[in-house]
Amino acid sequence: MRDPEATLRQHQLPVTAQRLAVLRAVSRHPHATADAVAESAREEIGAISRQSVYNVLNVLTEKGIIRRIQPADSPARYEDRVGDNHHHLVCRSCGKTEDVCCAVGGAPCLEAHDDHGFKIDEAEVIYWGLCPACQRAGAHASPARPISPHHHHD
Amino acid sequence: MRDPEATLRQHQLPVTAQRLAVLRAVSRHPHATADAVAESAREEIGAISRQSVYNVLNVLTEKGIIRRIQPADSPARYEDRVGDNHHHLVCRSCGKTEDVCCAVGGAPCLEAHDDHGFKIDEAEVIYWGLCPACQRAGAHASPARPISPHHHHD
DNA sequence: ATCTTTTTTTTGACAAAGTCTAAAACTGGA
DNA sequence: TCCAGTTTTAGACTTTGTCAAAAAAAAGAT
Repeated sequence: MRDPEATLRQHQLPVTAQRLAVLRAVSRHPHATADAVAESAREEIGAISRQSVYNVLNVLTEKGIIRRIQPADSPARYEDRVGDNHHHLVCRSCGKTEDVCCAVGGAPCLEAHDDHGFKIDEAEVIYWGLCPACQRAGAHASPARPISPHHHHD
Repeated sequence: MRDPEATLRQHQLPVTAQRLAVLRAVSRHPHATADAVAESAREEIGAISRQSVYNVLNVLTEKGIIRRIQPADSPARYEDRVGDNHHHLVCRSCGKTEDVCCAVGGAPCLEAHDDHGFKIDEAEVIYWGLCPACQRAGAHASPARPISPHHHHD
């Protein structure tokens, strides 16, 4: 995030200490949860209410200043990398989240095979697996989402 | 679902009225929430506790007899179509969910551009949009997940 | 500056979706 | 029948988030 203050103004949002702190927290901690954002914002400005964190996260998301991602079995996470349509790689064991570029070569997945008449505006892709640390620690894929390893040539 | 009773036995699960009712409810109502499953199961056997519905849904999911999907801003949904790796199309306005085949031509999205060292076991794809009915009703895409319409040629 | 109006922030209650725990009810054998 | 192990149930609890009203802060008009 270049200039949080300018960004807020560009979107007609009065610059407040709370908004700045939340925006900077998201910037500093990509994929942080609302809770983690609150903690980080508190370190910066001393105090901020839980509701304000949600208020600010919601308004920033609505304005497209930040993006909300909601992987299964995790509270919502926020990132300030917006505008490109990247996807995510999530560790089943510890929740570690990485950005991944949109699939190579023209994003063929993004056109549904049969759209059932829906007007599609987004294709969300989440890759599930184990991060390097959890692999070393011998973690298992959570029983909540077992099997269905993907066969790339069916 | 061919034979719910046999399916349970094949997975070493004692056949109980509750398990049968839940399994049949999922079968009859693809993409139903736990709540909807409970309702449907109650119609069949008169009564079943909330906890039992969760118990059964969890054990069936662990055994791979049913599959759990957890779209953003929706409680978990369940389906008995397992084994193929199909994806989902979800209406932002009413939550209506449709199955879509894995993307055409070799599923290229399923290999992340950069796997960051993760051991990936699943690529989950959700297409977001408006179902035909909500389009006619003039529904708008939920403000919770604005923009980022996907550009197929960037 | 002062007063008024609107927007933000805070507080505390509430809601939805699930999990945890312990007790009760059921199994299926010896 | 009696016992040991599961299942089911009831109810409290947790997490993540929203709602609503009061308090505080900011913006505008005089």
